[in-house]
Amino acid sequence: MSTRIPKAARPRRAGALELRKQPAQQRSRTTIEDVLTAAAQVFEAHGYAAGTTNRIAERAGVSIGTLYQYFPNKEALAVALLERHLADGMRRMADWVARCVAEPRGLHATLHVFVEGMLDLHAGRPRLQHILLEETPLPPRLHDAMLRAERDAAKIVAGLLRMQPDVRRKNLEQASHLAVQTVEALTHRFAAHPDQGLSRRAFATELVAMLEAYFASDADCRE
Amino acid sequence: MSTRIPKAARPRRAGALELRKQPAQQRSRTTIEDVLTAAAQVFEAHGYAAGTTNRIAERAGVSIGTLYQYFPNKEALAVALLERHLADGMRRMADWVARCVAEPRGLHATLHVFVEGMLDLHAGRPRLQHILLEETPLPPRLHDAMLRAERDAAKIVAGLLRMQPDVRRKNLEQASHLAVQTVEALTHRFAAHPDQGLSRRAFATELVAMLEAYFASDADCRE
Amino acid sequence: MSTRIPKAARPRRAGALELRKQPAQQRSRTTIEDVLTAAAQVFEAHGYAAGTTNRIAERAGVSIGTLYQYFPNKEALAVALLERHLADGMRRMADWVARCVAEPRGLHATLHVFVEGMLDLHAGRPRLQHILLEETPLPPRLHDAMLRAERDAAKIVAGLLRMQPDVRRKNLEQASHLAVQTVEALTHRFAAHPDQGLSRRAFATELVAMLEAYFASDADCRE
Amino acid sequence: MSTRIPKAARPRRAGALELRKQPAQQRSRTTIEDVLTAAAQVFEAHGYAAGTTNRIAERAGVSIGTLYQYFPNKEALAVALLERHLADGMRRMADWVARCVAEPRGLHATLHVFVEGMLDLHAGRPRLQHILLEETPLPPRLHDAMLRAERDAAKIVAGLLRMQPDVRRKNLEQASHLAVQTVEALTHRFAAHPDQGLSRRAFATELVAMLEAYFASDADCRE
DNA sequence: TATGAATGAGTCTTCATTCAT
DNA sequence: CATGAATGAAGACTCATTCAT
Repeated sequence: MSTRIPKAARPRRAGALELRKQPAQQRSRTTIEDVLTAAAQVFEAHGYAAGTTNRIAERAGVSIGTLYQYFPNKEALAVALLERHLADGMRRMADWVARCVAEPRGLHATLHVFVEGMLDLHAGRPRLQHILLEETPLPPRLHDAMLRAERDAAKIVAGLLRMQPDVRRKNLEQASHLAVQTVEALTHRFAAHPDQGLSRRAFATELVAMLEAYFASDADCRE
Repeated sequence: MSTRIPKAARPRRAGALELRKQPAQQRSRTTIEDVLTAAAQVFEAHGYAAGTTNRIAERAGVSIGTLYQYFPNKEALAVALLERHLADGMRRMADWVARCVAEPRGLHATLHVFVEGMLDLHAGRPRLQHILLEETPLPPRLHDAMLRAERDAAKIVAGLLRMQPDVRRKNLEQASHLAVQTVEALTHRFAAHPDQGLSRRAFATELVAMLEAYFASDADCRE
Repeated sequence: MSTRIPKAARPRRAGALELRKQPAQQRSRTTIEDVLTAAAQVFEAHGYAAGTTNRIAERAGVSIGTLYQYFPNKEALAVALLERHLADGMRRMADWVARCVAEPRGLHATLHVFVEGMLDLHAGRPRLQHILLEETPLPPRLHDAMLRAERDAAKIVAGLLRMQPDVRRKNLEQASHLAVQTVEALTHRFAAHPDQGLSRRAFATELVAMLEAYFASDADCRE
Repeated sequence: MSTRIPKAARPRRAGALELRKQPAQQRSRTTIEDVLTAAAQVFEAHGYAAGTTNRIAERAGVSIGTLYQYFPNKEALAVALLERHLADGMRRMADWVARCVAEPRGLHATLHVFVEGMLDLHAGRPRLQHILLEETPLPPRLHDAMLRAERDAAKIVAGLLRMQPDVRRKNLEQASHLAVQTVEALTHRFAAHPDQGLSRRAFATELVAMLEAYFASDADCRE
């Protein structure tokens, strides 16, 4: 167990977090895909620490040596998996933007589509996301990338909402950031513990209501 | 001679998750406290997995044997730490209720006090809370206790808000549950990554605004 | 990160008492053999409890990891060793039967050959056998196997003796069982403490005499 | 676990195997008795290795410190227990001799009484005897004492049998030694595994028959 | 390139024994 | 004398990673 802490002492091979090579061979592509799929399954089933690389290799139907041919260490597997998730999220974001621009709608509908998209994004493998995000010691690079993605998303949301007439909130960028984080966080929670006696539909409705009320109200914070 | 009774067969020592004994001696109390403090520091610094019991004992200035005299296993340390956090949260909740009842205020102020309380609660050791909550394999008992606490909190919030005249939202209990989760989640996030260019003050203000708008708006969800 | 799956919960790895794999590679066969030889030596020298797996690995000239590649736990080493002994005993038994059938002899000679075979069987590593049999917590499977082997042996002995004309004892099966146990027990004792001022030859002679007298006398137990 | 091998390195206090003192106080006598009783129970229930001194002290209702006041180490407990067993056996032997001399009987009855006595001796706590004898690393002194006792017993048996008219065996001393060992060994086995579908009565009868036949036959070993 | 046997540092945990009170 | 908290050496076992074939 114990995740073999990266041991700063042990000389870290350069570029430890990158794929070792990108051999364009088909076999390789397939292999990488197989390994990643296996890693997802194994991490989801056992958690990050208990998800041993040997088990992953076995499940992928390759030898442990082959696994290490493409991934320099265990962490790299998690990173690759998370990067895909990130990319997926950004694609969805782009879709959302496109849809919003193509067929403009009111604030409510706009938020609704956004929330549903996020729910879909996390619906897939909530436990895996959780494990990757919380149990895994991620390199700062990844962490930063996630924060940046969130910030970018906030900016996009702000831009889109700015065009809505019933948005009265000031400092839209800040508000959007809070909104994005809220959706992220609640969406994760919901995906992880859906047992709370709250249907997905009801959850989405309620969340949209909160965001809508937030953006529609003005910000003269009497404090 | 060991005979090493096969792990699986050996009956899980009774009360594995409790302190072993509660010897009322002074030295003991101090020792337990020292160990717990050390555990908090070590977990915070290295994470749960890498926070080895030996390191904890060393940091606490006691032998590993002493540590195991009071805690039957590593998990028990995390559980003890988390139980304290839980108790602390409930105490704060009670304080908040008392304050709200003693000197009633408007919706805005009420929410503000609540959010500030939560922020304080998590301000202490955000990373530790995170590690305990996410990286640690908690026994179901603890997990359930946390969910129950959240549900209870939601009920209390609902009860308190029901008395506010400007609350127009229907299904207050459900809404409160969402609100509690939102505050929990965002508050954790903020405590964990305060680097977002958002002062604590601003963050609290914004969050209060969102909740206020949510509760003050009515729920006829045009969907 | 370890997450250290709580021992008790972790499913006893399948086939805990079997070799992990039987990779047919040459190196492996040698390695297994080396480990087993080392285990025999170490157990014999230190006893089961004090015979640590690390010591065994060291003596075998392999790393502790390699040892555990082939044997899931310490017990498995003892079991493997004992199974060999059992198999050896059964082979000898078969040889004895073959010899008895091939060139029939009188009662005395028959018993003599039997006793000598048993003495040979235990002559090898008496202390090891003793340790394996008495100090080691064997799985029920093995224990049962040994009892069954003893019972089988008794049956075979009974069958063989039934053909001897000078055998007058009734209830031959019961008597054979007692005889087998006697030989087993005394043979162990003699092998373990040969210092009793009794040569092996004398011991065998005496034991044969006892058994011969027993079988040759009739059983009308005046009690 | 692991019996903390006596560690030759650790400076062994002189007289490690004796009681520390023999304070004639009543309290002490009772305490010693309690501890020994507890030790017997704990060893019987858990085996020697798993029978921890702390558990013994707890069961005896004294502190671990007190236990060590009277017994210098764990081994001393086993030794004390075994010495009692030995003394008990010698007492029985003496009784047997007395009975044999007081009211002389034939060979069969004499042997019968002997065997029954041995069975009684081991009937008490067969598992405990087994544990003490086999699982416990005994000091040579004890081991020698046991061998000596056996040799003495053999001599006594020889002396007694010499007076029986139907004893025709030569070298009575040697034969007696074998007989004593046989009874010892089989009696142990029977006490340990009485499940063999052989009543105690039948077992005793059979064993007596074997011994009787042995002693009654003459020894001109045609080999 | 693929393989998989081998590695060994590192983990949790136990328990005989001591010694200050 | 009794106590029991403290000690810490030692053991079984895991798993990320390497490297010879």
